[in-house]
Amino acid sequence: MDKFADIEAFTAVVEAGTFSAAGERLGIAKSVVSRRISQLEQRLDSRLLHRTTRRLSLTDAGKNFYQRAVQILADLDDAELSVTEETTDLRGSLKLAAPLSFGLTHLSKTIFDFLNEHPAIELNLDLNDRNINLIEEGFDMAVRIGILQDSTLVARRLGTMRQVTCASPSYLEQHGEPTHPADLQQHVGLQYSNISYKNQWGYKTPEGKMLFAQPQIRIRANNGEALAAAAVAGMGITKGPTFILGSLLKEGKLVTILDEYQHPSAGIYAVYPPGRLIPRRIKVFSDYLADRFGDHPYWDDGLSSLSKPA
Amino acid sequence: MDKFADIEAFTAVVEAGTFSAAGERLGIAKSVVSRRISQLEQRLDSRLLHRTTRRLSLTDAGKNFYQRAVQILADLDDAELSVTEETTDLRGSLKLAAPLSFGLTHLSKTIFDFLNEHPAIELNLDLNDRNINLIEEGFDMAVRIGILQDSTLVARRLGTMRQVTCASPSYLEQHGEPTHPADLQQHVGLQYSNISYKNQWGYKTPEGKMLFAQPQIRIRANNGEALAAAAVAGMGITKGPTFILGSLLKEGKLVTILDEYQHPSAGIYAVYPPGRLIPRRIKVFSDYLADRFGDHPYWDDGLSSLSKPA
DNA sequence: ACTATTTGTTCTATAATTTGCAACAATATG
DNA sequence: CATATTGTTGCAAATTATAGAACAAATAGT
Repeated sequence: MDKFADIEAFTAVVEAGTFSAAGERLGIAKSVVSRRISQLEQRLDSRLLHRTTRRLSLTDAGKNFYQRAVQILADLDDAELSVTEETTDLRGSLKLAAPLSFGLTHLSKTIFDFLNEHPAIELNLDLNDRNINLIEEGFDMAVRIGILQDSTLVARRLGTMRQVTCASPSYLEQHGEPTHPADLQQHVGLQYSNISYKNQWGYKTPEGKMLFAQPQIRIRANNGEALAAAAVAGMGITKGPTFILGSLLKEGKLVTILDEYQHPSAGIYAVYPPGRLIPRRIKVFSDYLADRFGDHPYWDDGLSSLSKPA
Repeated sequence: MDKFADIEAFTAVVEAGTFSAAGERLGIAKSVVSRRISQLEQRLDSRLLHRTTRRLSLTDAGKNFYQRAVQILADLDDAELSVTEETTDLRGSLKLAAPLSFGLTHLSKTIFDFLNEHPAIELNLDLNDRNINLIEEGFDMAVRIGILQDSTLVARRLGTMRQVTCASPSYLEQHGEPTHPADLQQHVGLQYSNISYKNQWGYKTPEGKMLFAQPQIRIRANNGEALAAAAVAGMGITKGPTFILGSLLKEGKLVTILDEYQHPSAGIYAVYPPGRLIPRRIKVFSDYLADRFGDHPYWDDGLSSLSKPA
């Protein structure tokens, strides 16, 4: 039983005029409003509201209590605000690890915007594709993309990374366009080497069946931009994230294939060291990233051929 | 999540100096204290307490919040107190129904004491042995003695009514003393006529077996005092409540028999109309009765031969 | 005057949250 | 160096809160 919740219900009823309206205002059921008022009256051993003729009116005790209650709730808001305002001017260091490709492009742009809005933040950005130990290496936070391993790290989802399969128009003119994932076996694949599973490209049929294609891998790289450049150069077919390939698609340098097959998507996550309160500047920053990215990130805008996530 | 509980935990920690001491002070586990503090810090997005080197100290934010929190909690106490104090001077009417015998003796004495302590209460006392309809007849409360029927009435137990079987010394000298309930068949019984079950006097053996005696009823009355007077006059044996017979036993005018057999006891109850908040003056009054009566009421004091309740 | 709608209350099944104990690492004390 | 106490956290159990439904009562609309 929360005294403040009861009081808040009471003042909301007085201000709204009815239990029903107070419930809507507070986002709770009117039965909960009724119960909280009754609890308050029981604890005070006094009737605060007359509920006669389908109208409410305050008793004398209710008038007395209402005036005091309003002040108490205002004081509580002030107390909370005064504490959180103490830290609105974010300051301090932000030691962040992120994947290279994502970090160099979308993340860094977003970080720079953030730093412009918070001049007292000092950034220490480590772009690498390793699964670093946050605690041992003293990071405040890392951005991870993919399917998270079970770990003690605290994770917060920032957005969705979608994938496409694509090649340059010239490659497709020269080698033909695969229309089924099995066709990829006869094509050159450009493989991202930092992915732990073997070079099988997973797809889901419109009927929901999982398929695995095995293109002939001629180029492996641990850098998505490098693979994208290879694809633009007509070196083969690549399957990769829209946050790298999206702009090239929009520019017509690459075109998507196998659009009717679902490409499994993955999450973009912030991960934090466990067991401790997340500092406000870290929390504000990850909120900022989540707002900027989300499940429909801006780099996916305009990609009408985007396959649905698995 | 209970804001009030969190803030209360925080101020307790500051005042007690440790989480453990605060837990003891609040009557909760230290793990609950720890969790509530963490919740508060999470909601305020700010560390309030340093927990370093096994000592606590307030952060600047914590100092700020503590001062405000203490004031808020004090204001809340004042607000609640000001409402309950408005009704400490009890006033208004008290319409009460009660059984005749109990009402004329113990209850009325207690009521008079109560009225002396609360001069603004006006009593409307209806002593009768009917099972009246509280709602229809506009009673605030009734006192009922016995085994309550299932009903919509709200009941509150005030105490225990114990029974004894007794007769005058002169009766026993003249007719002999029954030593087993079956012996009552050869004796004159004085029967209370307001009891719904037939004139069978129930007893429980020390082994827990239930027995029913059927004395020869020569006098029936719906008034316990009348039956007591008849017993004192040597007219027969009576089985009745100690709140009537206790004083006569202590004065030696009556003596108990069949003490080793358990006499079923019953409750003394306050009953209220259902479905509404019990007015404070009614609640204070029934508290007063419960304090005065209880499971070992004063009229049972000094009755060493009192049989144990069934 | 009758019907429909909305009110506040209360019961109940379900969901959510809280709680306390135990285990643990860390630190202070004897 | 051993012991005691601290605050934290996981987890099973207990407790509480919640929302929806049903109801009686009152108001508004026809």
